Amino acid sequence: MSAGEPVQATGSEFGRLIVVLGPTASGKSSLGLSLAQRLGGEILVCDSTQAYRYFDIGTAKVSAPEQRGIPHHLTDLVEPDQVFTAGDYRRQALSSLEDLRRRGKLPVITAGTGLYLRALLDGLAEAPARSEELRERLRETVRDRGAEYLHRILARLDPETAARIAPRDTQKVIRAIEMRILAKQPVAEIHRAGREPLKGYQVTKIGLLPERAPLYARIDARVRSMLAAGWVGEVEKLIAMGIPAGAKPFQFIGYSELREHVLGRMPLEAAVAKIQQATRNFAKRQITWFRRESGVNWLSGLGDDPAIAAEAIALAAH
RNA sequence: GGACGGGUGGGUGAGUGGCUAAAACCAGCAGACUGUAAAUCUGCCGCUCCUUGCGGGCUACGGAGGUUCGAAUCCUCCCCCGUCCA
Repeated sequence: MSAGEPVQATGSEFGRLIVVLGPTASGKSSLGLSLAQRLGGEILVCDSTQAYRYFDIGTAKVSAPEQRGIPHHLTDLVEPDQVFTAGDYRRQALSSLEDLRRRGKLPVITAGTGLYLRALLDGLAEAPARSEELRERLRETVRDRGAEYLHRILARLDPETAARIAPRDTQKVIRAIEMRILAKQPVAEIHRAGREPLKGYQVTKIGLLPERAPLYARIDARVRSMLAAGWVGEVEKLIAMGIPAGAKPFQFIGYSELREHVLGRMPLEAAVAKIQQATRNFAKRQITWFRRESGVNWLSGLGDDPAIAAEAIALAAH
């Protein structure tokens, strides 16, 4: 058999695909690594923040030595001043998947960004990409006339969608108007036209769901260890590189606070407390999203717990 | 020892006689989510009962009394905390 021959193709037309999902600090990376090592896999990261180059420590990228020789894909895809979206992720992930298939490797997706995972697994509707110019105009309208005014515009353009979006949820209102104008048809219609789910894979989803208290404690501790790993220095370097405060990755949890600290506007301890708090809130939102995810095999513990890892391996090896 | 200022629900903190179970914010819990998603937004949030209603009962604004039809809000005493004067 030649090196390029896909291994999975010999058994069935379906390849295996493992997804490890869960809130931040639940041990996804560690578990994904164990799985990949044991099952001949490679890691596909599904995390909106790790797509950005140079923002490493605070986004919890797995460092080269920690990767233990297992290739990690889908990180460091764009420069800090670029906008990376779910659609971009889907395209890149599809091509990585194809690459692994060709090389006969088991894809192990470690997912913290629910929307991106869904974009990959369930697909995205055939919707127009964002238009920065249009968005700028809409944002201006909000500044001048208020969020409710923009929502009323959407109600006129697309009542069905307006009814599903809260008047003050400006971000979603803008996206809906953008779609409606660019595609010249209502959002619901675009959605009804369907999305294209990922085909050709037998997916095993493993969800990590630790108890709230230990998770929160773990989050607090991890922020401390990121700091100990030189997070502040990394932020100083990013500022020195000239990356503007408005760049998207500077809005990620921790980077905005640490930037303030480095600029002398916030004591370190205050920044730490804010980061820990924001991360706990974020974990809560991730859990809410993932609970809706279908077909998840839930494990109630942390991914680096050997007992949990053993359960996961049993599931993945099925 | 004296003079002021202050003690409010898990936290911060509004509220100076009824419209107050008590603003607002935070935390917490629950939820939504199809191209910014580590984003954005929504609901609940003293206890309790039921025929789940702009419903009933109970408890609550440091403590104990009092005034009043009615008090977190006024009076008295006490206990704490802060600042200042001695």
